[in-house]
Amino acid sequence: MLQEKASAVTDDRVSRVQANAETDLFPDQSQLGAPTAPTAPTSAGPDQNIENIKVVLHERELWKRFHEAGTEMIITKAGRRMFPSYKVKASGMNPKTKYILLIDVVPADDHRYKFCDNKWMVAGKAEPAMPGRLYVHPDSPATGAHWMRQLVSFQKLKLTNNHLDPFGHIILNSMHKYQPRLHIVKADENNAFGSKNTAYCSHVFHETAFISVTSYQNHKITQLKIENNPFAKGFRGSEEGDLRASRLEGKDYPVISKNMVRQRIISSHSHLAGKLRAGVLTSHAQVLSSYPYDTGVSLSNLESQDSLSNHFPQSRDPSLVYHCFKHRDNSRHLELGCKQPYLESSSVMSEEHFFRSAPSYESPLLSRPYCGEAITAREACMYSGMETQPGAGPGVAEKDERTISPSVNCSMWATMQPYSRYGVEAVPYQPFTSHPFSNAAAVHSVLPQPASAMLPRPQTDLGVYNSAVVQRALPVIPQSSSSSSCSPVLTGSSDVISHQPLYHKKSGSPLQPLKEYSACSSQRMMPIRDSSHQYQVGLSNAGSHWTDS
DNA sequence: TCTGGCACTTT
DNA sequence: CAAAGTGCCAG
Repeated sequence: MLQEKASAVTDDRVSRVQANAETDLFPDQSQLGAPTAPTAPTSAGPDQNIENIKVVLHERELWKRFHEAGTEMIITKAGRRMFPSYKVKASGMNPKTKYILLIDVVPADDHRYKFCDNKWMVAGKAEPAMPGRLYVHPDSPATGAHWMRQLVSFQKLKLTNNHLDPFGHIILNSMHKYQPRLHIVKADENNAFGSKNTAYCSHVFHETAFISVTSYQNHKITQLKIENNPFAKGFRGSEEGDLRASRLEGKDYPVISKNMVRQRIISSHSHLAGKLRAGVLTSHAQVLSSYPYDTGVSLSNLESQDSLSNHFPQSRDPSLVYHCFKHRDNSRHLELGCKQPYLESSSVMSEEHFFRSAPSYESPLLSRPYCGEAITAREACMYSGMETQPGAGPGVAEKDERTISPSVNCSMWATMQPYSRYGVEAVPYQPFTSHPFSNAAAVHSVLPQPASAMLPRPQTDLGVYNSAVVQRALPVIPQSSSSSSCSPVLTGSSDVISHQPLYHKKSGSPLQPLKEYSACSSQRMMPIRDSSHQYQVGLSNAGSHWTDS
């Protein structure tokens, strides 16, 4: 509430999407400019196009502070909110058109991390991605006027490490790096979610990337959380004298807060230990690269880069691919919310398509998810769906790449493979064999039913769904700080679908997906909720793999 | 590493 | 007042 400074913000990064469509497929470029706005205001036309929607990250400065220190987000079995909260200011929407806003959190790369020597270091390959779930903003679907009227907050979104989470929270693996992505799906009558032409655009703010943890590793992050999160006020020392701490200890005199002390101790200790162990020390130099830099496009990146570098070693590759899809499916209508679950699944599945362009970008999301209920209820919903893959790549490579990206703007995800650059495509993407249906099923699940019935859903109601739906590709994240992509709708989809490649592949799990899906579907009938099961599977994705090494 | 309970705070 | 979000800490 208070915060907002939005106005000011604006300039920063706005991500805009560009094109849509079909045409685009490719061109990443077009998008490039995006992040910053300056560039292109392309068209003027009516802006109704989804590609003209601009989104500004709220409290970007705070996010940057965290990012520079190496953002960590706690994940718990019960689900933990993110802090800073993901809030955005949107503009450029058609006031009368209905849109669905949702967030998904995709692997930023395919590494597992460890915090050593007071730094984040790669500690192996990432575990298979979990089923991707989507968090649909509780107000969805709503008109452009509604979304633009005030800040759009995703503060109720929760992250969990419980792969069988029944509440619809976004499931993540601990000690892995992730990138939240915002997707805006046009949900008009003419373009209901389920329709083939569903158009959507995706926005990625790199400063919102984080490493999931079960307990904070970097005390700088702990302090930033305590200092800025109202709920952690109890741990704030009163500046000069930390009254609070003293109070806790039953002392009357001020003392430094416990956590501070503890952290200091730990950190110094770790440092030493680390050095000894490593022998090395490197300063930051180690890494560096990390994030990609984008071309100049985003500026933000720049910043990020550094920060990342320090804290997050790798990043993904630039190669990025983007995809655009379209999806169709979905079940829900907007209006209803889901009422129907129907799914057309089949259809649904099919719909997704996406393309990737080479250079380009992928698109994200997708589709499907929905929860009607949620909508209705207005709660948030989570869906699973996709999976994403890890993409990323190789951290290393990146460095160079920095340049990359221009494309960026578009959404990103996608794949990243580590190697991407190089042959990336090949690998990463494999077509999915699975078929769409699976998705469909998923979709179904999503539907309403789920309801709650089964699950307990504490919080919200949401439905969760997994769907594999989304298939998206992996995430890759582009470099720029913010990037946006649009999908146009596509047509033809079917084919596309197949492509989906995604991630799956390789690794071990390729198959699963399919199975899983089926499972999902079945489930759907039932109580959905459990999505949990589904989830896992579904995703397959795994992606990872890359060879990386 | 991860978990559950705790004290504290905001809502 | 109750519910819920936080980091801390012992296990």
